[in-house]
Amino acid sequence: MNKNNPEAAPEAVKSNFIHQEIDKDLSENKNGGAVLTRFPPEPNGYLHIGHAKSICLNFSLAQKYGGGCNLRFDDTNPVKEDVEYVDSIQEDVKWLGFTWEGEPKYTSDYFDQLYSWAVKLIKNGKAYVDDQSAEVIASQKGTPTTPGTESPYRNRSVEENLDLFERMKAGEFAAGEKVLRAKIDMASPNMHMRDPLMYRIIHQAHHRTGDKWCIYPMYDYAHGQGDFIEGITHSICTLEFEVHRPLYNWFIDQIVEGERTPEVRGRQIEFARLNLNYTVMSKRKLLELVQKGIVSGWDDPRMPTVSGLRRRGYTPESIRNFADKVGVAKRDGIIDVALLESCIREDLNKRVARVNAVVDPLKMIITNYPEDKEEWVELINNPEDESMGSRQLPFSREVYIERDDFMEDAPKKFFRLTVGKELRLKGAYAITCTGFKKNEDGVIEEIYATYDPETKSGATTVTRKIKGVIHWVSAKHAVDAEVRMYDRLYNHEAPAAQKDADHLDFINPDSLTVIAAKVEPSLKDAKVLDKFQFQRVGYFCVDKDSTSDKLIFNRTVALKDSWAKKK
RNA sequence: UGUCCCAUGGUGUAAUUGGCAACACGUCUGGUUUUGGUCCAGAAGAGUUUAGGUUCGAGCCCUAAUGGGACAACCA
Repeated sequence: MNKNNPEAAPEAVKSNFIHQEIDKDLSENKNGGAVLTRFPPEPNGYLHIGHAKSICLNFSLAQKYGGGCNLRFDDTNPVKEDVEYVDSIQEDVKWLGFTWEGEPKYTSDYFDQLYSWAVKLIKNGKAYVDDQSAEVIASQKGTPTTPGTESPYRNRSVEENLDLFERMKAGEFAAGEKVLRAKIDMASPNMHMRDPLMYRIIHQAHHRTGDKWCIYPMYDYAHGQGDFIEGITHSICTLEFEVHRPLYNWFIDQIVEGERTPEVRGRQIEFARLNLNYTVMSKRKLLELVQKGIVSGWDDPRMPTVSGLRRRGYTPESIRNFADKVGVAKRDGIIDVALLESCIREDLNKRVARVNAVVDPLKMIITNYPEDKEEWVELINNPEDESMGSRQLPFSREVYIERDDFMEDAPKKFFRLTVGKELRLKGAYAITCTGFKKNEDGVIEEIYATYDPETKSGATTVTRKIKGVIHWVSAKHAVDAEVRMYDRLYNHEAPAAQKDADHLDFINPDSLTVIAAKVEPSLKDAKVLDKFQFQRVGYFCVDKDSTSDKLIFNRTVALKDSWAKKK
């Protein structure tokens, strides 16, 4: 039994091109047949559904090949990083159901090793200290179509470079005064090979190494080496790093130069990142939503973050299933959020209890039901799962029904209530609508009905077919609840991909609607994150803002509604 | 006037590695149902961007074109 993904184990994980690459490596007996992957977030933000895809990929690769997956924080830039993020990332990965190998790793753990390898490069004439400003260095880079020019400091002596680099480390220089660069090829058609920076000076405390360092390695000089140190065999990353691959290999070539052949030498493989329509996925834009107060925080239920989805009511299983269904390829496309929604519906359908909750209450008075009578009726908790049993619900003369379950002028295909029509209050009696009352504004205030005592659910002797069934909640016993109805955050399919517009131009003003609902009394003791199907309405879960005095539910996703389409 | 990557129904991914293009989501029928949900049965929808080539045979291999994307942070 693999420790990852313990329960659900879709052994038939869809095959993808990475499997084929790994199969090939294995058939050539590379790395002694080992497979070790890693998930390497920078702790500078919260994880989102795109990271979840990568997490599922890396861990499922480890599972498939009997290997492992490390969690490594790529913490090479103290100005952007924070422990708040390392904590949330660990929480999210665990919540998704995965267990990384050993302790979490940190690139900062390798700073000493990285430094000594840098010294090796200098000694081998493969790195030099450059005194030029960022602007000058940038201008010398050339463009993708024109070669760059060499820095005047490129041919400093090894001794001078060694001395300068040590003094950089000792803190003798201000930020920006000096950098360490790899000496490769300023005319390379690949911009990343034009003497890339290895180290820059940053006088800022690091969340783990404190003030020990004032020089920090760049991504390109740190990532592959981190992989090398950990023995990562397959370094899976997204497409934009494709052009970094030659550099990834070059640096490892330099550090193994003159050493004995390493047992494990990993390789970078790139896949297309996840894109979802009607949402943005970049940390920068997500941060913008948070900072501008467009959402309530990183875990706002409208956010595509793992914490947002969790709060919204998504389950780890549904997200893993989603990650499996979107597949892995090198073509970048846009996934329809409908797929994500179908995954959570599929999961919740079979596991959560049905309850009666009226989201837009309209009072109905059953005029022939005795004023002070109440009785209990029984309802099945989940028709998909008999073992979930049933529960008792109070019934009385006045009940709330859904406002849109009544129509004054109903079309022929309307299966719900209109004057003169009979239907069933689910689990209780058949009722017939006898009339309604409007206020001065023409808004229906309450409706009237009579019930047929012979039609009580379970005990009925009546055999006539009653087409419509609606949910309800006894007015006297109803519990008030705030319900937060969520819609897509953006009203444009690709909010981040518009030339002349900012993603904020496409914010859906109606992405959150707060309503006052009437829910059945059994819900009074619901705990945060408890999940339900509000019968005929959708899937809901208790929000973290909920208290015993004030119940708050989030709508995770609506039920499919083929009636809404017909209208 | 560069280098690299990509191209299969509406969307996403497959195709036993050169052998009748499949699955999921979505859409549409019909049935079941005390949820217009679920479930069940079925349907429509691509001949694989284009042009050449290799081959008995090409979605798959080769060449080119076209279209899309990545690359010029002291970010990752």
